Amino acid sequence: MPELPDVEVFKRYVDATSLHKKISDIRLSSKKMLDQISSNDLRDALLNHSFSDTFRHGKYLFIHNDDEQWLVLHFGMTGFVKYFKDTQDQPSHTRLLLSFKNSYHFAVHSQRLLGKISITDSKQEYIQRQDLGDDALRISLSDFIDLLHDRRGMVKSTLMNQSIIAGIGNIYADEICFQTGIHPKTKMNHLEKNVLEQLYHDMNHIFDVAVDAKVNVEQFPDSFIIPKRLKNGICPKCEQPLRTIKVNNRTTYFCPVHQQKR
DNA sequence: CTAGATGTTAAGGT
DNA sequence: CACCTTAACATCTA
Repeated sequence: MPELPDVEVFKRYVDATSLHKKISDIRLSSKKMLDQISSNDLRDALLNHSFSDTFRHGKYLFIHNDDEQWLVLHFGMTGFVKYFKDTQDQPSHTRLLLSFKNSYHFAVHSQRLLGKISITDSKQEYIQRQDLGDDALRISLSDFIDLLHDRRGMVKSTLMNQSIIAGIGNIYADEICFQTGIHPKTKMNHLEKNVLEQLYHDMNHIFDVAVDAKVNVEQFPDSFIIPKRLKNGICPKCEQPLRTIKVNNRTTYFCPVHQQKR
């Protein structure tokens, strides 16, 4: 789930549900996800505070505690947040549970414990420490081209490298390569400048569409490959069977007709 | 039972 | 060096 569009949807969800409510209880059921902080640090930063603001960078969500600190959430492959009232609606693998004074709760779920929970005084410093590149939805066209044009790695691997550009994961890397018509194993430095420009515009468009659809795959346009990322998937452009290969150890879907190697 | 799943990252290679 | 690729991580499911 959580690539840039998913985390952006989480951000808007937190904005709509969980701001300006005093936190009256905090339960942490696994310390494994804590990053560089103790459970006391976490409690001190949250208890009797309330969320006042949010910020997303790549796949990371920062939530301001109305003081000097930010709660940092990273979701790994299976994480999400949920705001709810009845205990029966609590997600099965809740790792952090906050209770608000209004008797609603806020859960951070993570089935596989891949992901991070942290506290930072400076989100800029945290972003630097994680070695994250510019956010994929905020980078300019010229910076995008400067950063990518002489990379020797494969297009898909490079797009997924969070230290170059932050936010693109396995699923959306496939969509971007598909929309631009690039074989995912093409070397980035083999792309002409106009193709890099196309890549930039396709990336932005795909993320805008995904966020507008609230990442609900059923609402994605028919021209997208993401809903067809299934066994026996068919190319939405030419209805030929999609192929799968491994890139970066990850399953990669592409159309051998529209995405030729160059 | 094995393989694979949206995440990162340490270690090794070029 | 800077850059690139691979294997490993934790847990659950098909």
